[in-house]
Amino acid sequence: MVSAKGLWVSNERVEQLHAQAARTRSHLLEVAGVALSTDSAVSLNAIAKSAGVGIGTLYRHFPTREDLVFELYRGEVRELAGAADALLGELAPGEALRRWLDRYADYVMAKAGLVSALRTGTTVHGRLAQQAYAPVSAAIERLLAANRGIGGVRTGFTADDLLLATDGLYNLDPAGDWRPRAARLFDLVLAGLR
Amino acid sequence: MVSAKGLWVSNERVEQLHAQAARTRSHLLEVAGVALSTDSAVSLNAIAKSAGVGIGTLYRHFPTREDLVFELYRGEVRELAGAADALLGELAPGEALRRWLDRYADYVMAKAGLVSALRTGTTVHGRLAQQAYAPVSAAIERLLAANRGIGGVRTGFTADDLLLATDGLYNLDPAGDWRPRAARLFDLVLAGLR
DNA sequence: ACCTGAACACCGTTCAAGT
DNA sequence: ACCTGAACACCGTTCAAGT
Repeated sequence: MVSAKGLWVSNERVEQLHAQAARTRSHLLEVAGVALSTDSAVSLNAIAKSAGVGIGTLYRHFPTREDLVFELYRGEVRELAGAADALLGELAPGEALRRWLDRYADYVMAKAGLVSALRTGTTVHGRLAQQAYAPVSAAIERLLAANRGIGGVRTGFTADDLLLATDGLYNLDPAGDWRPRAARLFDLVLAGLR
Repeated sequence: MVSAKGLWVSNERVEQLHAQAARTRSHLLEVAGVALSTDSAVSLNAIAKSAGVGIGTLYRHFPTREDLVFELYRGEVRELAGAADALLGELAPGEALRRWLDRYADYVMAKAGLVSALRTGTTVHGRLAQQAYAPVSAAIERLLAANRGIGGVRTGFTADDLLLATDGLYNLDPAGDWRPRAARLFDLVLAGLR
């Protein structure tokens, strides 16, 4: 096999390289996950260094900071969406919706660093952010549908409306006494939906 | 009069210096206001340069970026709070509340750059941010009180709850079609308050 | 193919030196 | 008292050179 620069490379060697690259990539993700949860503003240079990898390697795998954060985000979000279906299977729709919101708040508070790292500079309206949120939006839609079915939630509001109304969670201090404030927020929003 | 370094300076000269400093300060604020509205991430070096002033001078007047933004913010916020009282004087409480929210949305969208510049790194929970918001919080409280008086709003929710529920405004794209989304958000929140 | 790290243009912040 | 701007340690990003 001929590499891009015309050097002869054995197929075995190519596989080794691929495997190594995959390991580098997942190692970078792991290190970045820890670093970004602690400090969402951590520098890419610091992440590369802490992963024991050249800065160029980080850029090779993740061309932009958003690419890196998005990759971390995706797994978390999928899990969160899955929780909605689990709750719907176990509980009455009204209870499931409320419990899911509580879980959502826990998630936001736990991952505050990661989430805020997704902000492009300042605001969070980017293609990637919306893409990352799509499974969550769909999950909420299922929760709302179940509640509409039993007349617990009126029609006319969408999952995105609910998400917008709970965006304030990101501005609560994870180190502070956020639980009562989150509870009141949910009380307010759920009352609006009924 | 003796200056800090023991040099003799006439009182007249001191006044001149004070006046000059005040002019420098307000000129910096003016330039920074324009620059930050356009790009909330604009560098302090760029602001100083664009004001035709040494970077040290900017730091002398505003020791931190937050100090600079806060100063700009304060005037805007006061105006917004004043609008609540004006609306309460003209309109029925329900109408006043709704109209104020519309004005608030316009404000957030117009000043998105400035507002997001207030985020300390990533989140917005800082002493200064809360201080800056206090007049807005108080204004909403007056709107809510008027509405409670005519039975239009239930007790149990505070102005801060309403603010938290409308934080999502900051994540709408000022360049996009945000009006219908803001309107639905207000519909949802106001329904919850009733 | 994949990785490295020096190099570049920037940033925030400080502080000795000027008036 | 007030202002300047060089200097410092950093940042994101690129890209020639190594394996």
